[in-house]
Amino acid sequence: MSSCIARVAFGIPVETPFDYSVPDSYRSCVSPGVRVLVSFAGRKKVGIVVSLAGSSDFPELKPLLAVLDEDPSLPPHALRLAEVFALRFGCSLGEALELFLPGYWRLPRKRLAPAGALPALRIQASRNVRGAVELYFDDRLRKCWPVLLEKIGQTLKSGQRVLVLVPDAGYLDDTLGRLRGYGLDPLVMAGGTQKQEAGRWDDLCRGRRRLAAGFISAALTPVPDLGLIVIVDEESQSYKHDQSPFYHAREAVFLRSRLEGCTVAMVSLAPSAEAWHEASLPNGRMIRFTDSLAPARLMDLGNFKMRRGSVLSLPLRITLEKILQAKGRAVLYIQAARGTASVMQEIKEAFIYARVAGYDSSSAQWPGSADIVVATQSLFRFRSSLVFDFSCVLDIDREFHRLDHRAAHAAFSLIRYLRAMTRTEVLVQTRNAADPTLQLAAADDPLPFYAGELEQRREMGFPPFRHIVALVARSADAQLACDEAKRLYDMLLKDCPAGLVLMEPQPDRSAVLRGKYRWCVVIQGGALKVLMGHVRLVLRTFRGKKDTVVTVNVDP
DNA sequence: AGCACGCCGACT
DNA sequence: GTCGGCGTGCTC
Repeated sequence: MSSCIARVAFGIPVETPFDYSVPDSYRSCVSPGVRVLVSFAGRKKVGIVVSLAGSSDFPELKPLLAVLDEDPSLPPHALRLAEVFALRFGCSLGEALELFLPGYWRLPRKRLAPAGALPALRIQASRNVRGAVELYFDDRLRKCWPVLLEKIGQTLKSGQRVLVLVPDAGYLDDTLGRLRGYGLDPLVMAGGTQKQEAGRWDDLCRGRRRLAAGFISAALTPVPDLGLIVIVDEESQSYKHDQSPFYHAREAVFLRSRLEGCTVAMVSLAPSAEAWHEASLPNGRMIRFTDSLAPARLMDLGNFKMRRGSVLSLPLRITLEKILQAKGRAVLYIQAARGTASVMQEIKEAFIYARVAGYDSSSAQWPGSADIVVATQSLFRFRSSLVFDFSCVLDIDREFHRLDHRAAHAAFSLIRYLRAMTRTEVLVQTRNAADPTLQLAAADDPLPFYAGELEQRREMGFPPFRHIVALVARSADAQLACDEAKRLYDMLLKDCPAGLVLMEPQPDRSAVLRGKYRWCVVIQGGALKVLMGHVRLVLRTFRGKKDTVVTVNVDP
């Protein structure tokens, strides 16, 4: 008589699942994807069954304490997907599996199957057919919608399900309005309690609803028979999870398309190089919608004598005078790190009769009555609704001070965003007006930017061609964070497989955050399996000293 | 991750 | 003598 053993994964950074014996009374209801309650390291813990086995290498097994699901919370394809996610995003299988569960079901709550007749849970087995990846490159993000809505409608008509992802609340209403205007009734995967959130997941996963719209986490809803995922504003940073596991909704959706065969439709007015590249592969397609964008004028600050710390060049002053005379509205873009206060002060002194206001991440609402608004990145919350008569990037050069491989795209997209939100002209103040990225961002044809950017990425070994992994050591002690990063670096260097490139420890982009000092070790390589294999091997033996924690971020 | 165990220095 | 910080290893 063979014993029955459940292999259980937990949301902890430990690779291998743990074996538990299955009491006879549970045999009929334990299957992969089912949540179970077990005793783990002397405490009760919720885990997910990943497989069943007849024997175990461990002599003494603890029994499952309870089976929490009458029906598996996760469909079989979620397990396959989690394996791929774990490798792609540098986390354990259990951590990846937890991503597919709403928070409510991560706690030991008993989940009963719906009363009465069970709705047939026809979970489409992985078709293992790479789905199409389409890029809707639309200068103003409006012409593409009729085509997209048509596509969504047809997918639903064919009986398949559709997810629509938006980066933030600013875009949700706009998108919901478009879907409803087309006669669709999307399930809104945002807000409410954890219990309500779980209810929505159920509605979607059990087929009670077929169309849903939500944020980054909605990209991981284990919907059966998924036909289409739409990602609005694909290049938005909001699609990158801001804590471990650092998954990216766009990349997650690429993997889903490969495993589940669903189509991915990305919508953007300044696509990421990653999206562009994916759309140019054999299964990809680019659909271009040209629209009128305000012209951008590069203005070389080197040609003007300006007071130290001043942002107001003569051409800017003259243009603002004109805009104010015509009762127009202007926005002045500034890097958040610089702060709006000193800039506002200078503008107020220069234009004493104008209503000058600031807008940044701490502002409650947009200063609608102001003539001139000094604003940070946060202004793009309103990119689908606000229009200015004139806008100016006060200091674009700061966008390039970032060391990462996305700096050029950041500057390029910033200018294109403002061009889409402006009526007359975008003025770009720079000390490097000859910079090719700026020239291309100001040009009418955006295509050459992508050709050049991808060429550079390929040469430098950056994504999407090769992966990079950032290992960040953080500690309350500055010296310790640095020392630990160095120690990690030395360990990675030892027995480093050929083809991997290791970079010396450097302070992380956000060097100090919430009282923690951060040092970063970057490792670059071609095949993700080789790269992650080495990283995992080293991390298995590396222990951060004291309160030092190391996190893995693939393609940060 | 979270926790117990065991080592060493500090202090009633 | 024992209290507590910190490194180490384990969890089925």
